[in-house]
Amino acid sequence: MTQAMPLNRYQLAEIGALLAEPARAAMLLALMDGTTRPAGELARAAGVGAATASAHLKRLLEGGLLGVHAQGRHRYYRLADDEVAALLETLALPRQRPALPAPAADPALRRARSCYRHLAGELGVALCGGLLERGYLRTASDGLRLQADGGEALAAAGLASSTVQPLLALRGRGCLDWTERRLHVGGPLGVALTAALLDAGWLRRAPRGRALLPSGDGLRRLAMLGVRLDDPPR
Amino acid sequence: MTQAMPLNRYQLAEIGALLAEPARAAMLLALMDGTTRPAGELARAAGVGAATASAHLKRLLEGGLLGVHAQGRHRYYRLADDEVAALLETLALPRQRPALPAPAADPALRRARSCYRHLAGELGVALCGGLLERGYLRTASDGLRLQADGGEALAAAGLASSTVQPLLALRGRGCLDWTERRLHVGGPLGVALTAALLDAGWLRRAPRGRALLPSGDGLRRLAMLGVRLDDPPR
DNA sequence: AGCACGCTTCGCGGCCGGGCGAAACGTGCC
DNA sequence: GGCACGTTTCGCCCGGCCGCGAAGCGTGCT
Repeated sequence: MTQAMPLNRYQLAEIGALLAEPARAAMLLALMDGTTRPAGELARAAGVGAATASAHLKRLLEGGLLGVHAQGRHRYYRLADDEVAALLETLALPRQRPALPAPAADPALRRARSCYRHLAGELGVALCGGLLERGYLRTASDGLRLQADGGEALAAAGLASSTVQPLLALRGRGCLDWTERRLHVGGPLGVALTAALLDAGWLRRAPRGRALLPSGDGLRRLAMLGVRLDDPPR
Repeated sequence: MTQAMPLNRYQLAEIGALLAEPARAAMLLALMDGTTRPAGELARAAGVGAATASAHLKRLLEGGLLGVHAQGRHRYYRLADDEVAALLETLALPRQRPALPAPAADPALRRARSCYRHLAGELGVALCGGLLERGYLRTASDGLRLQADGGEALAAAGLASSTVQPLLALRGRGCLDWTERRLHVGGPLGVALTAALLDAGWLRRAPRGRALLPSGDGLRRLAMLGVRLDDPPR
């Protein structure tokens, strides 16, 4: 049904509900080492009666988290598959996750990249911060708006006024950058702004991947706007 | 409290409970793109009233899944950190997970390890497969049984007959190996068999962890039993 | 100041679901 | 067959919490 699509709210809630009961959580944790255990043992592990345990196991079974294997008068339960095991592992060991598949192992990616069609990374954060600091960009009730003097500054820095003009009508919204943990500009404004920078040659796309490479000229012009990177580009 | 320790049942259930409500799940999903959204917008996204949404947001906040940022009369909510984002990503995209953070990053662990006191890993799978292929091990109605000629073969390969004899009376059961996705021998038979291999020096325990290290001699003797690893030990 | 608006807090009704004991079902053992 | 045992099903009670409307609080606009 849903092969690679993100789960909807009900499916996500369904998973959560299965984990939400300490008794069920205890059962799953007891099975996390890959063992296969009879219902009674899981009942003891969970600290509940046999009847209660049976109901929980039924739910976990129907929820697809467990598998069963009847043998004699025992019913041996196990985690359904390694996908479930992996899921629990990520949930149960939340602290020792390194940083997830290296969000910014690549320095170029860390510096600047596209995030859903707008600029992210250190440069994205610096752009947002610089524009806000000078008042070129302001948070309105309906989102981020580029101010008139901001438009003039962009034009003065060398962007064609035909490019700058439409930006004034667009709204942006703050988009949190995972590697930077600081806001950068997203939303329609962010998209258009990035497109403008690319168009002007201040940035160009890396041949592969999402990295965006600032040109020396682009950096100088951005500096005119108050955009400064915390550490110099290497 | 629990820095790198696995979560206990209550902590796991707590996380689950936070996800268990469709309204909360919808809010989290709405924030999964890294955006920052005011409470009202999240209420609309979740399809609940402002009061209900506020209660949910409070719970998510206290649960550590969200962060807030007051601005004017709006309160902008966002995912608490990239750890939460990674967590939701694993939960919400369960099908396209590559292979999980390498359940057997350690080659030794991948090759052979103990799984609830019996042998698992490639070697465990190969042992089970080899014995089954030669008919030394058969699936009876009550589980896996070592056949008489299997016992002889073990003895011929160098196990003391006093060690082999008790094995004939024990039953094993198939135990799914996460890294291999193939059956290996568990149950009392699996436990005793592994103990025998350790006792004979064909295997030894790694100083730390659950890895089991086969000796060269042990591998040769296992090969006599039809046990072969798919790729040679490095 | 006054109003509008976003959000939170409070109080209430309703329902889902966990817990248990008792009973039923099925299997292994003597 | 009869008993013991593991497990499931049934019926019941009760606590937690989801949902809402109404009221309270704080901020922005004019």
